[in-house]
Amino acid sequence: MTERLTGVTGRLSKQIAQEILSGRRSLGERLNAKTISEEYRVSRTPVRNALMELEKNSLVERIPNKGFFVVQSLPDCAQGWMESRVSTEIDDYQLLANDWLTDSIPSTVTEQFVRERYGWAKVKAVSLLNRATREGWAERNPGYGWTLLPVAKTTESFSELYRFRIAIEPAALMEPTFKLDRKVINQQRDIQNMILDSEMGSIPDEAILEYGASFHEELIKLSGNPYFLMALQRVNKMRKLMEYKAQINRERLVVNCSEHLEILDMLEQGSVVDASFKLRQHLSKALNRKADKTRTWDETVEKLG
Amino acid sequence: MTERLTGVTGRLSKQIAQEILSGRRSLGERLNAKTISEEYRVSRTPVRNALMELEKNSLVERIPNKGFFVVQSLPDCAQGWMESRVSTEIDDYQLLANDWLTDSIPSTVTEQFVRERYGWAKVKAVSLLNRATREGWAERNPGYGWTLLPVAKTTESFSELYRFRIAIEPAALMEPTFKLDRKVINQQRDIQNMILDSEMGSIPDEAILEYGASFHEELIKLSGNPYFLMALQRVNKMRKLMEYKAQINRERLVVNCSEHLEILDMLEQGSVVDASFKLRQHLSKALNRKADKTRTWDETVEKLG
DNA sequence: AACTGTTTTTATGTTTACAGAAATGCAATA
DNA sequence: TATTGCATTTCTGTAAACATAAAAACAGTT
Repeated sequence: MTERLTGVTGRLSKQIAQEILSGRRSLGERLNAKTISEEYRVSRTPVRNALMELEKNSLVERIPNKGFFVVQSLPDCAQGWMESRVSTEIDDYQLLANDWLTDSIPSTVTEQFVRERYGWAKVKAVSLLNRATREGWAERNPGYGWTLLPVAKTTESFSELYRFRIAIEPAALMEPTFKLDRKVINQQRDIQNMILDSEMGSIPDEAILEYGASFHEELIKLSGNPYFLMALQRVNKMRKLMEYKAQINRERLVVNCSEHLEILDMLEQGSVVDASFKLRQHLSKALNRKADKTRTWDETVEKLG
Repeated sequence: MTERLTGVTGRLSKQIAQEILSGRRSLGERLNAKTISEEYRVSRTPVRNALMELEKNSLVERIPNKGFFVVQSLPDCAQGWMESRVSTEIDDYQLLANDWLTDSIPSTVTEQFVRERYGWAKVKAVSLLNRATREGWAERNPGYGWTLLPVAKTTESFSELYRFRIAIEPAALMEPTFKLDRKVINQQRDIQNMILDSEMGSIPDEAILEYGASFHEELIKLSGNPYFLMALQRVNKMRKLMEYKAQINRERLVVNCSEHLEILDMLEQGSVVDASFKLRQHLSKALNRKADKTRTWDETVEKLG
């Protein structure tokens, strides 16, 4: 199979496939190339290539001079094909991050070292180390080499991160530039309800994490202050790194979503102060559960290392 | 003159020169290569090269098999030479940042565009755009090109940044992991007193900004929570960008330093809560002066554009 | 023993060329 | 007229080779 795993085309084919499989694109629906290209802020070329790729896998069909359409009935293998595709694609960044989190590489590395270890080209090594720097767990040494920071792997780190969130998230809601956007509120409410209504375990762990992160990011966006958002996005990236292998507590999930819904209600009723307070409580709870959670995480690390 | 402006050697020669000219290294003092190399976390090679460079400019002298020493009397031209050197060295990053702040380049640029405009090699263009991304004012587009964010140039941006600082800095002092370090307190007190004692205008604007930033960063370090520090460092980078051309209010400087000293005293006496409150007040004042300040800044931009 | 001076090794920055991907323009079609 | 399909242009990723810089090892000096 000639799959493109990197670049815009590869990402698009994966995303569109997910949209189809999750039902966000209905069966038989027309797929307008220009619309999609604008949605993803790219040109039509990679969109068309992605669709042609999906055609090979019988997710879409093509009618000459009319364009692409979602197939009338999904092939049986589709879901499995998608999953295998996602799971095999542990990308290079995760490779490096995992090795660091499991102490498989030393805390100071040279560009050369990672190139040899992973067989990466020069530019690739540099750009991945740069990404790690952007996301806060690496930094360049004055001369040669890079230092990998213990920030995302210690037990304390988890609670430190949550304490930081407690400082910024409730404060963001109290910003003078705060502006309620009912569309955002409703959208988030729908998501939370969807999670509550779903079968236990039907939503993959990664998606749960993603929904959680986006809930908090959308909320902080309402503050109208980009610095709060940027700070949260950054720590969320580190959080994803930390929680990558951690198990999600499915029982907590119900309480979690309910609290999210409560906060949304308060905001909609204009009780911003209450919402801010509730948000603080909500985050504090997660912090207090930390002890158990990080123990599990430590065991996970132990197991892997 | 064969000057190295980039790389470790170049940075070192500049920094050591400043240390000598500012009196932090006394006349005739011995310059131990190994000690210096450890101080700057590099090997002896660039240190020796930097010192050999300074020898050419008569700031240090070399005695065979005994090493380098600060000269007994500084040459008259030294101060001027240093200044000219600093001012001519507007580095490439500043070039790009300035052009963006003065609207000399569009908000979406391609790598190619900046390469041609500044005559940069491919790698250089990429790494500078990456740096801009790290520092929060640029981001990669999904396909080709980069988007430059208006975050560091609007009038609102200034107050948004300060409101963010008000949210995190006082909170950091209240962290349970907060730990007083008298060495840091004393060091900062010395710096603030030094500024107060100095002749009006004897310290360059950039140094003033730098001292201010380091005061707040050292304080937030005491919290023991790296996430607070990382967030502050990041916004400080953007602040430096914004205030790069802004005039420093020399009269405010005295009040500013006094407030810094007050906060240090409170901390030393163990009144962390008071210090936290005072810090909030201190930042709020700066925020309220914003109106005047940003007007000046707007005029500056106008003038340059 | 600790430092300087020198040599050797290793790592990184820079340039170039080329292949491949994305953007763009244009003709054909519904 | 908006959209598709295709050709063309533009931009970017990758690899290799080389020059240069930093680190490390070693010999000589105080």
